[in-house]
Amino acid sequence: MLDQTIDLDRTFQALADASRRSMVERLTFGPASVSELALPLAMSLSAVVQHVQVLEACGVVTTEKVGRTRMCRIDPVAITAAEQWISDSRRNWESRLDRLDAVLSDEAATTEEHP
Amino acid sequence: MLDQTIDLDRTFQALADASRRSMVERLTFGPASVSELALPLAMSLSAVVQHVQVLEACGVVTTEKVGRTRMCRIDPVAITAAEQWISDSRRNWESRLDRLDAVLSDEAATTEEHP
DNA sequence: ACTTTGATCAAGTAATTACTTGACTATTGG
DNA sequence: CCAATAGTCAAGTAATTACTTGATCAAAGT
Repeated sequence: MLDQTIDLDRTFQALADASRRSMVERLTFGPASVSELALPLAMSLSAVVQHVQVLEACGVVTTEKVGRTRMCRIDPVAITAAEQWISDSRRNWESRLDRLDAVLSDEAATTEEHP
Repeated sequence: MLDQTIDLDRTFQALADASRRSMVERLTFGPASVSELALPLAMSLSAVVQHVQVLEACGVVTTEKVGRTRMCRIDPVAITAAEQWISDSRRNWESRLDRLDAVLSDEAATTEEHP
């Protein structure tokens, strides 16, 4: 539970940056090297490496060094946990709104019975 | 697109904090005042107000002042956008993995034909 | 009227984040 | 071998974050 909380912190934090999200989007189409990820971004390679490290630290991507290049690919686990947290929350609030709807239409029906 | 990017930044950033996520979880069960949200948290009311402001700034919650209390409730829009971004990404990487599977089983079949 | 209660505002601070530059190391292609 | 490529490391910096305390204020309860 503690670790999971920390990982959600780190995962949402990782996704809270447009550059990192663009890297994730790129990686959904297949593995890429760090410099391939850097291509569309207006920042130093060093900065991109640091972003990759953030994504790796929270488990959103894994990397592997092949020769002098570091290949990056998506790891679904962490990002799925984040998605889960949101959809669990949604389930709660939607069921609550459903109950609220039920109460309201019930009241409406009762009111119609005694206008 | 620009605004949406900024909002995703802010929304993920807002969710990247365990205290704020606990407030959101609480709010999925129904509206609550700022001090109700503060109850389980070991921090000053002032800090809680600031967290509420963060959640409000990204659109995850809306608030309304009633007398001297401020009632907070969830607004599904922003949080749904975040969920969407993740599920869109997932769709890409899953369809890619499906294609990869197809290629691999095709190769296996071909190899079996010529062992 | 007077005191709580619930919230707000301003200012300050320690820690973290998102970069930068510059020096350096390993791989690879000619 | 040597030069270009791909990445790594260390250090520095400006901006942001997550709080704190203390003063203030308005709405309620007694």
